Amino acid sequence: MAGGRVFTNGPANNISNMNMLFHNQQQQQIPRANNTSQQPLDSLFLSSSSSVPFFGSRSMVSFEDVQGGKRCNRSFFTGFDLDENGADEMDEYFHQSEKKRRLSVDQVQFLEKSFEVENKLEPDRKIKIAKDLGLQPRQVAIWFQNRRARWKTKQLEKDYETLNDSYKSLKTDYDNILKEKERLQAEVASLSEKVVAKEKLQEGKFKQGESETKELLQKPLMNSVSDEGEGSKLSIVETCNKIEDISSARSDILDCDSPRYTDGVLETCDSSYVFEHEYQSDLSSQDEEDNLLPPYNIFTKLEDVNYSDPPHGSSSFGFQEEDHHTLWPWSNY
DNA sequence: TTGTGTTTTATTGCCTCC
DNA sequence: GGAGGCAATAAAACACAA
Repeated sequence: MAGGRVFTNGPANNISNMNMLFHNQQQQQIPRANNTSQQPLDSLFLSSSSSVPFFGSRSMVSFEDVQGGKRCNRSFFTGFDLDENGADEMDEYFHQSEKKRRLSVDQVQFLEKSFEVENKLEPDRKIKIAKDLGLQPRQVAIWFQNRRARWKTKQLEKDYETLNDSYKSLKTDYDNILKEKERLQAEVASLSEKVVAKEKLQEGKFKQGESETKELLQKPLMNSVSDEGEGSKLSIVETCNKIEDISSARSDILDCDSPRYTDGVLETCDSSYVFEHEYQSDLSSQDEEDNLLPPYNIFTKLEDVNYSDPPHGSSSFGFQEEDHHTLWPWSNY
């Protein structure tokens, strides 16, 4: 059919046309496999003797749109004025129409194409389609309504599939990120353990260094200043700085603030006198032994010292290698 | 042939819009 | 308040396996 006019019947707006309409529609039914409903037209009217009362059953077709029936009476039969003359004739329709009749394949194809164009029905379009297919406008409206419902169901299924796919994709990404996070956390934990172990090792060496520092402080510091020039001068100064750092960080070494030199006198708090005394004493003894220079101010102002950048990668704070080993033997790691 | 599940046609009640 | 849409539902038509 493909959009052509199927039925010669016009709008079934009267009873005589309805006979023709049903007849033609029944002829248009394309039989399916095992289509038990495909019966001769006469059979549709053989049930007139049926005991099933018409008025107690639902109507199959509504003509309200054609006849201007109100919405509250959308059923087919409520739009008719059943007088005595038409009672017998109507009785045949009533029993015939108790059976639902499926639309023909051609009719459905036509409706499908119309639906593709526009899934909503304007009144004029509805009437035109109904005319073209020989159906009641109400039937067309119902078909479009059911078709929209099916379309909506399929659309929901599609949306569900789309969302489900999106969810799966996101979940995969999330799982991957979670694994990466766990891997990084394990890596951080491993590195943290290494850092802690290293710090413990450093702390052990630091304590060892404290005792050696004490020894160092009690030794004459100036035994080679005059012989080794600027490099040694720098090393000594930095050694003093280190001692100061140690003193600050570990006040238990001398149990006082960092010693400082004022007007040529090494000052500490409580132990300053002892320290100075011992220092002076050691220097004196050292002088006696090595005949070295007068006491050297180990806290010489830093601006008086010619600093040099520490060697690359060195942890000796700019010490010369030999000085480093001499003054900080524990820091060789 | 029959039981059962699915699809299609149609009704009903409610809601929204004008 | 009427017209039309929609969700829920009924019921006939249909498909199919046993």
